Amino acid sequence: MRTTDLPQVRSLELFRSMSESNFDTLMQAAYLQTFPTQLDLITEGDPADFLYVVIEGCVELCARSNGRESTMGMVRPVGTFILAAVLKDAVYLMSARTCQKSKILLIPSENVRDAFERDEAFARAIVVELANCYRGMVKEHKDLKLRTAVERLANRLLRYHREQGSAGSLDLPYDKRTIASLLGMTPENLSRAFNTLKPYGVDVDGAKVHLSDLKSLQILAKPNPLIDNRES
Amino acid sequence: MRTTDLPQVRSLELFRSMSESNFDTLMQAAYLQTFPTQLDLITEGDPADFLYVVIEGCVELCARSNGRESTMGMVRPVGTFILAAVLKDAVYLMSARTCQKSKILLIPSENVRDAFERDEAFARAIVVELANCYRGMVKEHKDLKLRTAVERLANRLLRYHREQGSAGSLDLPYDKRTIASLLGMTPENLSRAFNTLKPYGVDVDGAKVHLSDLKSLQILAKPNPLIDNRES
DNA sequence: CGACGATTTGAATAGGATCAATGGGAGTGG
DNA sequence: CCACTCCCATTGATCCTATTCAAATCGTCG
Repeated sequence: MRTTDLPQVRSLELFRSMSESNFDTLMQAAYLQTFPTQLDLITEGDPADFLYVVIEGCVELCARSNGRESTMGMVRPVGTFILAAVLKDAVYLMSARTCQKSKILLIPSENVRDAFERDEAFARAIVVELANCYRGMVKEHKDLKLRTAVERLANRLLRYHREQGSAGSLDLPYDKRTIASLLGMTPENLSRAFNTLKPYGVDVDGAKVHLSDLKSLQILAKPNPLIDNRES
Repeated sequence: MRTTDLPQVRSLELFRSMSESNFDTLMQAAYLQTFPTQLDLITEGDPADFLYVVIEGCVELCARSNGRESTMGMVRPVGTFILAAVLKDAVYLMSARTCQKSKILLIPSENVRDAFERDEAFARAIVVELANCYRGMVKEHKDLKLRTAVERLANRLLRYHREQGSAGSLDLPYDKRTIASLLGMTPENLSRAFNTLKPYGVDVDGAKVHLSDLKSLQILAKPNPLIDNRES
């Protein structure tokens, strides 16, 4: 790994409180690589050889069964994926592919587990990250089980709006096809859901969405911090 | 806590490798209580005061939003719940209530976090437990996103059948109403799903289910170890 | 300009939910 | 022991949501 990248990695929440020597050992074993877009990084069912940390770009997590496929989540900087599989030394439950040119840190599983045992601060950071992943997944599951498609879309729009500064409009961060899959619906249905939201002040132009009647959209969406807030 | 219960707790995977003194400290702060059936233990949104460990009985995890409610999971001995909330010192994302008379260990959150920092073996056990919870939730989510209601039921029956010794029949472990909610459908729809499975050798009599044509049921269900196997 | 992929729209269908009514134990009290 | 009640489960009918298939449209890129 190039030494110029080290400070960037070191500053990540996950590694910040590690001891210097443990960090060095871990990084000696790690690779920092840039991948082109649409590249398959891992496949569900494969043994967890590496922990992945997204430094730049974006990665899509997806899952397949029967003939179907669904987007399980998106990972943006700075996020990890498949931490649980690495810690358990198990197989991946999800596949991952880049959806942009992405700079990604690969740390061999064994070294992650070593560092976990050796470095208490790292262990704590790992647990916080894992707990966040778990809670994120619980929220996704609640979203899907407790809401209709239109409600899921409305709440997702409100979330993107908030994350982008509540300026009355927002950019869809991914393809509509991807957003549809993320929200558990077909692209056709997403398109119709946008139409359903038009009377609530939702105007779509490509990836730009304008929200002209936040109040009525919120009444429809009934946002719930225990589902929609990423941080808590 | 009664000292007669201590060995039972000590033998749990989570506490087995803890140091004696750390275990004693933790247990000094803990309560072991027996609750009647249908008692609300925690409510989503409340701060995580305790880590819960189910020693005997059964606990249902559920979530609410808008007017809707859904069963998120069942916890049987020996399982924990809301570990992530405790470690993060955050609010619960799910509510919990007993669905049988249940013996439950309550450990104050603060003491869990203390023990986590002090005892390396405990930290490792916590991480394994948390990783298991995460992977279980991923599997639930895949199940819901990638399968129809009938497929979910078929696979769940195959799983119960396997867990109960593959003897050609199985007992439904919960009310049909609960199973329906767990599988993300209405009780009416569950009843119809059972009818749909009749041609595949599924015969239901109350809580007893007889599987007379495993082969064709498996062809329909297309079980996937990355969704259906609890252990891996 | 032309081709390709993504998105949208329309029509038909399927899957699941809701509402209403009925049947069937388990438990209670006479 | 039996009638009664209550709750769960089932069934039927209908409605609504979402998927599928097909076709049209839009944009982008070469």
